[in-house]
Amino acid sequence: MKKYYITTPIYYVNDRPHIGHAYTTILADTLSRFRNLIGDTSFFLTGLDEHGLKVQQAAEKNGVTPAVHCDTMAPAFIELWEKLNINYSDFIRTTDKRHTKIVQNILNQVYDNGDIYQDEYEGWYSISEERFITEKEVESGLFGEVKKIKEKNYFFKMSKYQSELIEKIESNELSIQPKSRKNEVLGFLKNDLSDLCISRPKARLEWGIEIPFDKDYVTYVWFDALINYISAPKYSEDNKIFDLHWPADVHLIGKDILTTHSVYWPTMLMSLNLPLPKTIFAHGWWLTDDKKMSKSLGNVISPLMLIDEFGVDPVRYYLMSEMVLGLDATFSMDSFTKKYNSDLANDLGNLVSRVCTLISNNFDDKMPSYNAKDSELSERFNSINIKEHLDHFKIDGLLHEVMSFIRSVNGYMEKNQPWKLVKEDKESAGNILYHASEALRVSAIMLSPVMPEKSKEILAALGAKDLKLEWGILKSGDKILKTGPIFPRIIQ
RNA sequence: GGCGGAGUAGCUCAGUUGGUUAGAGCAGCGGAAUCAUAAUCCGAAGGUCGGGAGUUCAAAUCUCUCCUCCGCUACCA
Repeated sequence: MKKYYITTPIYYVNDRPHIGHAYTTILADTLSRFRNLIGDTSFFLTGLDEHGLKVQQAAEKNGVTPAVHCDTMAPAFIELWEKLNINYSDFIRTTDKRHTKIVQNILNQVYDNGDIYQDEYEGWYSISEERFITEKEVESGLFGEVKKIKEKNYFFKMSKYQSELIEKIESNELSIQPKSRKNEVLGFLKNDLSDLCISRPKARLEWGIEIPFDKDYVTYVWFDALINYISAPKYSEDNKIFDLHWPADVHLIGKDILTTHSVYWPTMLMSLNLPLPKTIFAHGWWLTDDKKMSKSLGNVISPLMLIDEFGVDPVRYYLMSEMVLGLDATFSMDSFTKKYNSDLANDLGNLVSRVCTLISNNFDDKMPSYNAKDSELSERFNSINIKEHLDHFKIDGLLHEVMSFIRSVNGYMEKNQPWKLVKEDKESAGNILYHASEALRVSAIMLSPVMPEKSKEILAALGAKDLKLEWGILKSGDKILKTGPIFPRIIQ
């Protein structure tokens, strides 16, 4: 069995969860379930990033301590993941003791390696923003009271690893996808890399992990957060578990945090002398088509709002099949409805109904037997290469192929007309219905990573108990379970 | 300004190393069927592949140039 370690970013709790968080997490969940489906053992990590200035500020605004703020935000994420049927293997919070301890271990280790040094930084500091700003920002005059501050801080020797990093990215030892993102990072790395300031004086920021060798400082939030990918599998605490998981097969990220993941994180790992993640995949954004939406509904709708009305699975299906690779996609009620009706209601749902009804009416609710194990459908099914699509992160392509297979089953029905054939040659009609049912069974299984619950309903309707992705598994004579429409049409 | 990506049918997108009449889904049009969620199936139509120039027997695919959109990055006397 092959291990597959997949992560989402840990989400920053200064804001409530939104479609961006949900999309990444559904994508990770889908990939994870697909990996399990093809025989890998997936370990899927997600969690929360809870330190740093913005969390401290958000807490102050609400009049609570940062710890309380985090504890009230965490359930919002966890509940959404439950609602979205996210099957994560571990959920880490950067305030977990298991995490903070390891971050401190690592700081000590990097410090002992000589990759951390103290230096004095002098720059313009905005009182209202509570951060250093650039010369240009000072000139803009938009940052209120500014003063020049001289501050001692700890720096990580990121620059030391620049050329090694470039080499690893170019050789795809660290694969950054899609390719445009790889180019972007390499472009960024053409300029000299500076060292990374990884501390904040407690005098201006308390909410963080204390630097173990200087109690006047806390750890910069990104340095802290990125470590979650190895603290969850117990780096420096349990070698056996750690070696089983690391390196990660893929870090799934949004395109906004490309640099932190493709530059900061790999150099940190190099300093620890650890292998780099195999792949960093940056996906695009969901844009909303405001014009259309404000016209028809008077407000902007998020795909998340559709869940209560249409169920989680159709929304998951829509999100997974409509976004291409690493590109942005536009969400609209109209495109959702079209996708739902044509793919799920008309092609798939209706096919389940027609097959089940024919079996019910002509074969006494029992799965007919076949007189030939193979058919054009089995051949077509065998040509679908799930792993190939997964390896290239082409979930949309895979779903299109499965849908195309399902459409071909409708064609198969039309060509063979079992509803007529049954009157002359019941055995042959049974054979046709068996193959159509088997096609639906494997289709439901192939769709199960995207639509776990709806797939179960389809399998139940067919009376399928065995979930093997092979042809000819349905047992003749087993009872089918005819139900109402699994995907009722959306009437506009 | 530099680097990178995108511009293909009304819409969303495929088009591998240049090679037969440029593909799919959806929408639209015409027909068939009536087992099924007024679902399905078949057929035709629809594109000067952003504009222009070039290389080649042959270019959506390579080169140059221009236009539009997006991303990253830098910045100015």
